[in-house]
Amino acid sequence: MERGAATGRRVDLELMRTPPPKERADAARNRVKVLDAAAGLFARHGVESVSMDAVAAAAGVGKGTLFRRFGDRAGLAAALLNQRERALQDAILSGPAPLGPAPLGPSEAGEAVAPSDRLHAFADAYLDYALDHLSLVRMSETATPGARYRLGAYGFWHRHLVILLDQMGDAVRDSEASAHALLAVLGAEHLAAMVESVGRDRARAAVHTVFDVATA
Amino acid sequence: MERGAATGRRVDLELMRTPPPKERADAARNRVKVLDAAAGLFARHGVESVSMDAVAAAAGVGKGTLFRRFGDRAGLAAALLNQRERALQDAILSGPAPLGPAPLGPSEAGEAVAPSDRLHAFADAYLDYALDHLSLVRMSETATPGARYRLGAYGFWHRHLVILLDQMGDAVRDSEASAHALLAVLGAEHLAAMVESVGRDRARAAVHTVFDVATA
DNA sequence: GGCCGAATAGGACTATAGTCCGGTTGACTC
DNA sequence: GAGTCAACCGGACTATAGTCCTATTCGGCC
Repeated sequence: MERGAATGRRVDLELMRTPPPKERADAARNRVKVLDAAAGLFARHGVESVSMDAVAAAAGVGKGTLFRRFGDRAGLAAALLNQRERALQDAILSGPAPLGPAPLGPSEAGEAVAPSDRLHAFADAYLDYALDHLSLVRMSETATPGARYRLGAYGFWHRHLVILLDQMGDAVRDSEASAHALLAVLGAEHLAAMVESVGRDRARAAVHTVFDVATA
Repeated sequence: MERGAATGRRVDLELMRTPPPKERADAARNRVKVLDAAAGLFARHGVESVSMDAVAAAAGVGKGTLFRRFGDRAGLAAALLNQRERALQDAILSGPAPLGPAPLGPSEAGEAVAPSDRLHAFADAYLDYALDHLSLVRMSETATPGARYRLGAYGFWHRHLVILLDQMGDAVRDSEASAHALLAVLGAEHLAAMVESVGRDRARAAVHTVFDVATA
């Protein structure tokens, strides 16, 4: 049942990613030029000190083009992260356990994976993703107040956690609210501060400690 | 020992609040004008749709004056919150249990208060404070990336939590990192999203669930 | 009560995110 | 291969946070 719901959702995300059907040749060319230029500038000067003007200039396009296609700073960051983020989502939906669901052999139910194990696997995988691209994730989440919670990806992580928490039975009272609380600890802004304060390893451990709430 | 450390810190905060010694009469007059004007505009039009220009104009001062005194948007918000925030800090340092320390009767140790009770009392009191002024707290935390973690107040809350977690013995591995994680759930940005999504009561309950980590 | 150094006031100035609209170009049809 | 129309392009334009420099004002002191 839960898997069905999750798969349905994946189709939704799929549709959201490919708006209508076509893209004009010049638009595609410019999209690539912009993404390449942005990646280069970000790598060379650091994400936060590159202005949108600079990206447009380096890509050889006008500001109108840049903003029309990506919406705003956060959208540009999201586009750059798209590939990695999607890989993580695919691994969750259909990859091997414990991050993904139990393997679906031809026989009905394979080995069951404890939801709490999947919870911790998610925390680990998400931290790998976020810490590797912290500046970009931060840019995508903090460009505008509340941006993080309007991101399509946030909805995905949230639903995944809700499903896992619901599978844990009565240990978790309010899975919806609890999922939000768990995601708070994975916010880029917070991760950045925590890493700066105590380093990656201790930050990671602290995240797992919070994710134990549900297990208790 | 811990109380001694906490008291010493309070003195630090005290000193930070009263920079050198004096304030010129015109400066004091203008500070009041600005705070009044800002409070009025914020109440009438909502915090996020009031520009700093508008505040300066309504207060009848120049932009230079406004920014010189308060630094930036976040500083203005912090100044408006100062009174409430300080009341909460005082209650934590010297108020009645369980939010404050155990009452210090003339006889040595009064009734001991369990650290976990103080932890939950803090969560409640902080939520009362933050939810009552959510827009302002949010403005003080999100004006600039990472602003929240540079705020003096953040350091205060963090130290308070570290002290309580340390008092809980071996249940908590890394009190410093754990305190950061707990505070993540109290971030204004996150609280706003959570309240919008599930309402105040469920948000409050979820915070307490996370604060149980330490108790487990 | 007038003088002098220092802090303050104020508004012109810069930098940057994001909007708008007239002109251009691409894709599809006949 | 020319015509048509929507989508796209680009840069001028707006709004806003924050900076800077000069004239003013304060307040202690003679």
